[in-house]
Amino acid sequence: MQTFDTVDELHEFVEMLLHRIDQRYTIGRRAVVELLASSERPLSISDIETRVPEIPRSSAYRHLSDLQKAGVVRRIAASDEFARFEMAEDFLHHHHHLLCSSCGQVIDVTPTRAFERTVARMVDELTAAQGFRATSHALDVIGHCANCER
Amino acid sequence: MQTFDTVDELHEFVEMLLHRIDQRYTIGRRAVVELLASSERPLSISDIETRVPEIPRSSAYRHLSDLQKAGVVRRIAASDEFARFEMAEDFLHHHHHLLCSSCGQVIDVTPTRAFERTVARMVDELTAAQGFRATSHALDVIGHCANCER
DNA sequence: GTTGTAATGAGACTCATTCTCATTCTATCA
DNA sequence: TGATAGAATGAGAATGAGTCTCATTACAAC
Ligand SMILES: [Mn+2]
Ligand SMILES: [Mn+2]
Ligand SMILES: [Zn+2]
Ligand SMILES: [Zn+2]
Repeated sequence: MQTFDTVDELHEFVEMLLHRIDQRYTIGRRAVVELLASSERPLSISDIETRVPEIPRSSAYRHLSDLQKAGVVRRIAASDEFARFEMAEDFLHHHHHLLCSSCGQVIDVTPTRAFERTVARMVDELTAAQGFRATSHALDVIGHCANCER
Repeated sequence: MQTFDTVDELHEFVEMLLHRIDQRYTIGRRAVVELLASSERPLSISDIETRVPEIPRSSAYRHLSDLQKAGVVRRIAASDEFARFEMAEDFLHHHHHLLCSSCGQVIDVTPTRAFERTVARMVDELTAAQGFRATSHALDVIGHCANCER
């Protein structure tokens, strides 16, 4: 979490986003948000289960799905079969991912401003010709993390 | 398929890649390769089933998995729950994807040389600090395709 | 406090993908 | 040209991440 001075401001913003879609900011949702906001890497469902075992799996999935609809959370497809979740970009600096194809770990990395300008320009070029309307982009680097790389 | 003058050259190269890992280039594998090589967009298993119904689902999955191990085919996670498959980059120009978050369609797009130079430089910067060894990258643009965009 | 509605928990269910194993190919060599 | 051992295949069972159902619980509004 980077763009909020206090945890209360974070929760206020989350609550507002949930209210927009007529959803309450309940204990369980709050627990998921606090976990994701305090994690420096995207978490899988089993990560979440390990760290907050009192949230049942079915509720965790539902919370994540509701929070995603509200724009609070983002789902990431890693290179293994498990989805990962992180706070949406409104809560974080825009960033990209290193995906380890050995262990599935996802590492956040922040690009330079200059690079993002180039990406934005290219995305416009690439999509214009196709009548495609872009809402976001993702640059994933696939490879092996320091751990898996011997 | 872009980098081969004849279909025979394509098959020769595929056969070599399979032989490297002690695999035979059989009828079923050949059918999958011909389909993917002639498609201008990545295909899902049900796409493949529709176009080559004589290949059983379990064999199609296995062929794709074997071909991926040989470096002939690449698996793509789309924004829906279905994996897509395309020829590996040795068989195609390097390119990126537009992912429609309404219908799941995957559209290939080719970046400029200048853009790829920038990407390559950034990937180096981003990964060096982490001890991460990059093997490839993917730039996905998420949005709505021309069809889904009214 | 009462009450109508939203959220939750437990577990059943779905379905893309993987696995098993009996059968069919096929490369090799006598 | 067979015979044969190992590889590939097909049919269907099994797996398991993710979704759905429904009975119960929490809560906002009055
Ligand atoms: Mn970016
Ligand atoms: Mn690229
Ligand atoms: Zn790793
Ligand atoms: Zn679409």
